[in-house]
Amino acid sequence: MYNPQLKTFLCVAKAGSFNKAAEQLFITPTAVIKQTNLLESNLQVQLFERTHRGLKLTAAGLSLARDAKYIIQYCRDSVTRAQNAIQTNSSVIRIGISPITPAQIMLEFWPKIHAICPDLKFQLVPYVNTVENAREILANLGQNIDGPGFLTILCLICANAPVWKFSESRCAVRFHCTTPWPKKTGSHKRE
Amino acid sequence: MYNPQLKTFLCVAKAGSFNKAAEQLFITPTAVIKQTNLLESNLQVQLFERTHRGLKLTAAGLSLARDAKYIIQYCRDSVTRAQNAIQTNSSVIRIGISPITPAQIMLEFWPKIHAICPDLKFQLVPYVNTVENAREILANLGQNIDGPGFLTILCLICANAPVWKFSESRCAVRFHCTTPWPKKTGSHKRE
DNA sequence: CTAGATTACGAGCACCGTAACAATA
DNA sequence: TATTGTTACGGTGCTCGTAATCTAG
Repeated sequence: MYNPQLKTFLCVAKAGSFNKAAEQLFITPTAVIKQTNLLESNLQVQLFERTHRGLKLTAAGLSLARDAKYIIQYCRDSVTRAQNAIQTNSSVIRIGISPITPAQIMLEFWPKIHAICPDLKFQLVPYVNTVENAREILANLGQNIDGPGFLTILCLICANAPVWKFSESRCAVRFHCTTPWPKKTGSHKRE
Repeated sequence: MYNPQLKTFLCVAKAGSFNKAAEQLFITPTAVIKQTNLLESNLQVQLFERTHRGLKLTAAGLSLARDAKYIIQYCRDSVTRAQNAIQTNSSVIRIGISPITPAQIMLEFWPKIHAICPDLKFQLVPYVNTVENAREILANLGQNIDGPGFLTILCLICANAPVWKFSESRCAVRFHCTTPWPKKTGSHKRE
């Protein structure tokens, strides 16, 4: 998905040396240097200050390093989202997981949920979930994931309902059911 | 920066045909098909439903198309940010521009600003500025840009001060000066 | 002398294009 | 028949690795 030069660049930036980065990447220092030089010439920007005793990121390199991390993670998650998109419209709840919304508590509640609805299946979709892009995630809810981990769980337990779409409207949070409930246990307002 | 297969994929998705996309990309249909097949096999996902009368995006393809647009734009902006990062710490105000915060109003106020401070220079840094990632932009303010277009202008006009860093703190917005004022016109609290 | 960066040269492979074929309206 | 998708084959160009060179501590 993403340019492999980016990963090499990040590794070099972290290692502070072409040789050390090459060792970690299981390629030769020659390849690392060439990739870095090519990236710099393509971008027309100097990313490192070279010395015979290692490297130092320039301001441009620092800027790109920040962006590269985000890009790589976003690309990886995009692949997972695409792979999981196939199973839409089935009795599958797609739960967004991230360091902030871990899947750990899933395990605790899983037996209870399974007892209520044995046919129900879950999909864990990794997500870049930070405070900054939380609103973006909520805005796109229902497209790639049905809800961040803990919210989905809470919704399942409290409302005894399957899948809900969260949509932010001013200060309030409204709930909309988006997928059919395998076992109908009550009546819910749907859209 | 990004995998060229992504751009090809987007073009195919938009054109709805390998042949039409090939025409627009100035390459042969063979190359387009091979790139698409390679992307699908790498991602292990079927992106198109092939017919002899054109193509149709699958759910996975639709998901990837959304993400690919964002990735490509983000990659392009990352390059510009890296190129502009060199000029940090000078008397340059980096103004983030986007469809939401256009540079148009710049032109109106420029004569007044120039009269106050002729040495001051501006840099227009493109940004993916949507409602969803607005908080991310504000959180990273001062790293790549000093402020979204109109906010920077307002700050310049109203406070008669050069560059300010906006930081969101709960409901209030605080201001911090980040770069030196070429002509000192008053005393400001600095950090 | 050691550690790291850099360059020259050769080999392997990925990608593209040409050509031919298949299938549908 | 025209349009589109698909496959086989051959060539070009990119990228990697080996080896040698350069430089500072």
